[in-house]
Amino acid sequence: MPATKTSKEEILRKSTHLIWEQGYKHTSFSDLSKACGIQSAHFYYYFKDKEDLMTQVLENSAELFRQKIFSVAYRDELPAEERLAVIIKKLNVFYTKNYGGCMFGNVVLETAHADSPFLEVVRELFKDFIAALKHIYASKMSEAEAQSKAILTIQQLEGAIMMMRLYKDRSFVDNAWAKITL
Amino acid sequence: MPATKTSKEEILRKSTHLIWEQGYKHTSFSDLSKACGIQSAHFYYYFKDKEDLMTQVLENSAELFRQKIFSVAYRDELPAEERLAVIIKKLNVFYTKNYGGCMFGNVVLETAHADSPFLEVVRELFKDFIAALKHIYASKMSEAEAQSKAILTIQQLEGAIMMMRLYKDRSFVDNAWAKITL
DNA sequence: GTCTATAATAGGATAGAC
DNA sequence: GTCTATCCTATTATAGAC
Repeated sequence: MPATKTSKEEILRKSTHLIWEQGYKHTSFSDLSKACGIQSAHFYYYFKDKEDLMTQVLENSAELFRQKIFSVAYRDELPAEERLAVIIKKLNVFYTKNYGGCMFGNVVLETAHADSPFLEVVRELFKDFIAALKHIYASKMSEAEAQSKAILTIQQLEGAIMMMRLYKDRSFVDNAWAKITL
Repeated sequence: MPATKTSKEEILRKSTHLIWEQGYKHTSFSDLSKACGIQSAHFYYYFKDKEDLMTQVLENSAELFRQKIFSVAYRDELPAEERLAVIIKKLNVFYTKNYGGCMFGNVVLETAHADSPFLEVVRELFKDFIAALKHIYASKMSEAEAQSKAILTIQQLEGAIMMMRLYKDRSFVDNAWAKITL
């Protein structure tokens, strides 16, 4: 049994959930402490400051995306169409749930004007996202075309998420995916 | 000659510029007062509160987009290709200048989780943006196809702007436009 | 490892002199 | 119409008891 009432993993999990919903700046320690059931001050036991917490939230989510979603792209025993379909389905769970959108995209638009310490983590995440889609597309077209198509796919998805959030309507994301064919 | 040292128009213009760069929440009255050359308290002479200022910034920019950019779509004496090219060129001035991106998209991702009073203004803006592109596309395809293509174009653009901001590289936007053909 | 208390600051907003 | 002074609140962060 654990020696602690609340584990760091539990705090990170619940914080991640809230930040996906509300964004970084808008989520205060007051919000987080309610969601996690601990005192605001207790965050400083596990994390240096809010920036440190957010960095770990981002790295955690990025690792989850790599292991649970992007990895599907490399299961070469499955047909490319099926791999793409599985990835779309899994992404939609994160992106269209309660209209919170994409935390990675959100943090870019929230902090890109400053020298945000988060951008490097997000760049790595999108690099791996692009590589995964490229690997699938490359079975049907040249490497260069696959690379270009992968980037356009992600841009279309991120734009559709923005429209979904603006109009509170998931069909923007559905229609965007419908246009992405192999 | 004006009776005032600083006009409301001047304050709105400079505030708009800073908010395009930094976003709504991240721009404080302290920032704005420096940029406008007036005391923080003086904003309350012209505006009820920060939300009121932001609403006028958004409405101002939206009106500018309508008059200077979207209107080009309806100059039916020009070929469709040329109208589209002019619109792209004008949009790029706003979107790729100093990597600040699209204020309208930014404010959606910044505030969509709450019941933001700004979303309605942005919805109207994007409605007119879609209508303008649809009008151009409709000269080459059905109304339904033109509507769908207009939405996809805007989503691609907004996604490309996000990538541009993430990697500080305008080629994402250039490449996105290159794929948008009539 | 968790709590209370509290510091320190920043940001939004108001009052009132001139 | 512009300024100084000030208030209020939210938020990040620290100190220290238990």
